[in-house]
Amino acid sequence: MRIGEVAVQAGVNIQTLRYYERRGILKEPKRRLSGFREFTPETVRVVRFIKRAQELGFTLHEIEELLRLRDDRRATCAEVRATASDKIDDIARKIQSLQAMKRALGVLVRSCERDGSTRRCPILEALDDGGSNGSRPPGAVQTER
Amino acid sequence: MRIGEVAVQAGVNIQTLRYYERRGILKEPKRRLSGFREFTPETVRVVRFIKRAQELGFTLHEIEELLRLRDDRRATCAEVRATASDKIDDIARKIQSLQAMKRALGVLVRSCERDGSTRRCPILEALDDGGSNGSRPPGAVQTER
DNA sequence: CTTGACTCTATACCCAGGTACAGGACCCAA
DNA sequence: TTGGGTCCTGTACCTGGGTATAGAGTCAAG
Repeated sequence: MRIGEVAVQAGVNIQTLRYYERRGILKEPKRRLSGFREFTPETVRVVRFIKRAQELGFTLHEIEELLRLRDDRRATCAEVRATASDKIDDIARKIQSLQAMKRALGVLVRSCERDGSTRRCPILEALDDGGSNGSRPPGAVQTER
Repeated sequence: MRIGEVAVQAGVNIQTLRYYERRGILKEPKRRLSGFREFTPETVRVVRFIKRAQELGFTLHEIEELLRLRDDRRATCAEVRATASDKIDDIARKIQSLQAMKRALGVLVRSCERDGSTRRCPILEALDDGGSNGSRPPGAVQTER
């Protein structure tokens, strides 16, 4: 497949594919003698994966790591397992937070159905450490000047 | 509370708080006669919520919408309910995708434990429309020039 | 009543993740 | 053999979400 077809099928634009290649998140495809890139359909799946993962709050860097897991079976298995396990924990935490958020919205909808107004806000309540880490990212704080 | 304390407790820096205010995602706080902002502890919760939601892939714009839900009980209840329901669906899809991803990584780890190598990659497989929308965002495709 | 920590506004800058030309080459059906 | 559609590299630009700096005012402990 040429780049245009990949772009259409994956729902991104051509420059994005070239950008991913430059960043190293897509590996360099074969080239025709003309210089045109020749992709396999696999690329479409990978790109869709990337887009999906981004919607879930993963950065391109993290996604690269995730994708690298599948090829690095040549590398140390223990390492792959460690990385994968970390990601699993990370994902589990995200799921927890989303579930808390979903419950909160559910409460909101239902309270609204019942009496048209509620005294307290379930949205914030559900997210007061609603299953997520609760730790502050280090270095994020900084006294002004 | 003054802005510095809010920043420390919420784990963000001062400029970020002022930035949120400018964007309208935090409502303008009371001011002392000196001009200093005077926040309530509520702000800390809100900011933590924002940070949490961002990690889950929500944009500031979407987060603003979520937060607006809690104050708009003065507005039409039906509208609030509709928006909330949409968000719930959205969140449910995210949870689905994350679960698929988590399963995939679990498979990877286990296959690695068993025999050190597997023939097929569970990562991509789990995400071939693994519970997420599968629809392409409109307007994302574009023929070059 | 000073001095060091804090805050104010305004403006400029930064990084991630793209997106858009420009200028030139390729492809292929008519 | 040509012309409309693709593709190439290179470089510049854009948006979202912050961060940093300058220059000036505020607060309170000593």
